[in-house]
Amino acid sequence: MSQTPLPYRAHNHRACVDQALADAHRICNDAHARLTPTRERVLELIWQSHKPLGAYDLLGALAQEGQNAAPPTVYRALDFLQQHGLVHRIASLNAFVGCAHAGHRHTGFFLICRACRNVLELSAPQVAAAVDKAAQEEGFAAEDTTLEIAGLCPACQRESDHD
Amino acid sequence: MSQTPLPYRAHNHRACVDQALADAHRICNDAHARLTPTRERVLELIWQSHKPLGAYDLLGALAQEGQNAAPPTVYRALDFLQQHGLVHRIASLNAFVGCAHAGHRHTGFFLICRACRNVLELSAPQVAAAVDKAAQEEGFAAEDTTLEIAGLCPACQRESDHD
DNA sequence: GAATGCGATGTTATAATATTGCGTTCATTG
DNA sequence: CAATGAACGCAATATTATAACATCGCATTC
Ligand SMILES: [Zn+2]
Ligand SMILES: [Zn+2]
Ligand SMILES: [Zn+2]
Ligand SMILES: [Zn+2]
Repeated sequence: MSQTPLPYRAHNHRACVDQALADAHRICNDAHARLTPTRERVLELIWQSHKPLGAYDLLGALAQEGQNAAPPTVYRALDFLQQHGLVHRIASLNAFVGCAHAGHRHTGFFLICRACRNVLELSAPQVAAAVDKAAQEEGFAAEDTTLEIAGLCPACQRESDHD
Repeated sequence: MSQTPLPYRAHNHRACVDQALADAHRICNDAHARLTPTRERVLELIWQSHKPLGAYDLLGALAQEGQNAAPPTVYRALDFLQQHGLVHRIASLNAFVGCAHAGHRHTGFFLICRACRNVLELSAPQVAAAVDKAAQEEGFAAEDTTLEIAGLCPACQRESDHD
C-alpha cells in the first residue's frame, strides 16, 4: 500500500520540483495571491532537495544570483509561502522545507534523518486523531500541532550497519 | 481517572517546586552528577511558574541576583538539566519548562496555551505508540520526538467565551 | 492624465537566541 | 599535596528573526 518514501531513494527529483511549482501556481491563483518572482524563486530553492534550508541559506543563494536580498526579503517570502501552505517551518531545526501535500488539508508530521538530513512529510490521520483525543481529554482546544521526529532513515540505518 | 491538569487551576504551586527540587536532588545524586548552585537556581527559576522561560529571561534573573552570568552560564545549566531529564526545551517557543515527569521514562508532549502561556506536559502512551508505528511503517528509526500543541487551555476558552 | 490606495519590495538597523574558545577555579581522589 | 577533569568566568562571535521606515509599481477613481 504505502509507497516507499521518496526522499530516501533515488527518484526523479525534477518531478518533485515541477509538481511543487505547478501546485503553487494553481493554489496562489485560486487564492488571488501573487506568486511573485522572489516568492517563486524561494520556493524553488527550498525544493532543491528534501533537506530543510535555513533562511540565511536562502538569503545567500539569492544574493549569489544578484538579487538585492536582505533578511526581510527572505522572511517575507517564507511567511507568504507558509500562509499559503506551500512550505513548512521545522521548529526543531529553524529551517524550512517544501510541503509535500500542498493544497490538501493535513497536519504535517516530519521524519527528520539526523544523518542525511532529508525530511519526509507524512500525513498520518491516526496520529493526528490520537493527538486530538489526548488534547480533548484535557479540555484543551488544539489549534496547531508541531510534530517532528528525529532519527535515522532507512538508507542511513543501512549505512551505520556497515560498521 | 485523569486528574484535572494542574497549570490551569489554582494549585499549591510551592508543592510543584518543592517536588521538582527534591526529584532533582535525588536524580543527580543517583547519577553522580553535581547539582551545583547555579544549576539548582536555574531549575528553581524555571519552576517559578508553568510558563516556559527563555534563556535570556533566566539570564536576566540571575544577573539581578548579582550572579556573574553570561549566556554560556545559562545554556550550560540548561544543557545539564536537559541531559538529566529535569527540563524540556520547547522548540516552537525557544524556551524551557520544568519536566513534570522527571525520573520516569516518558516521551513528553506539550499542550501550550497561546493565551496564558501555561504549558501542560502529558505522557500519552497511545500517542507515542501511534507515532512510533507511523515511523516504523516508513522504516524510520525514531530517536527523539518533538510534539507541541498550541491552542487554548480550558480556562482561557472560558475567558474568550465571555465576548 | 493626476491623485489616490495598496500590496510588494528595498534598506538600515537592531533584537533575540545560541555557540566557540580559552584561561581559571574548584572538587575529587589517589 | 599534586594530578585530574569537571565546572565556571569572560569576551567575542555566530545564527536566527524582526522593527521601522522609505519607495516602487500598478490598479482604481476622479
Ligand atoms: Zn524530490
Ligand atoms: Zn538518512
Ligand atoms: Zn505548579
Ligand atoms: Zn490558557
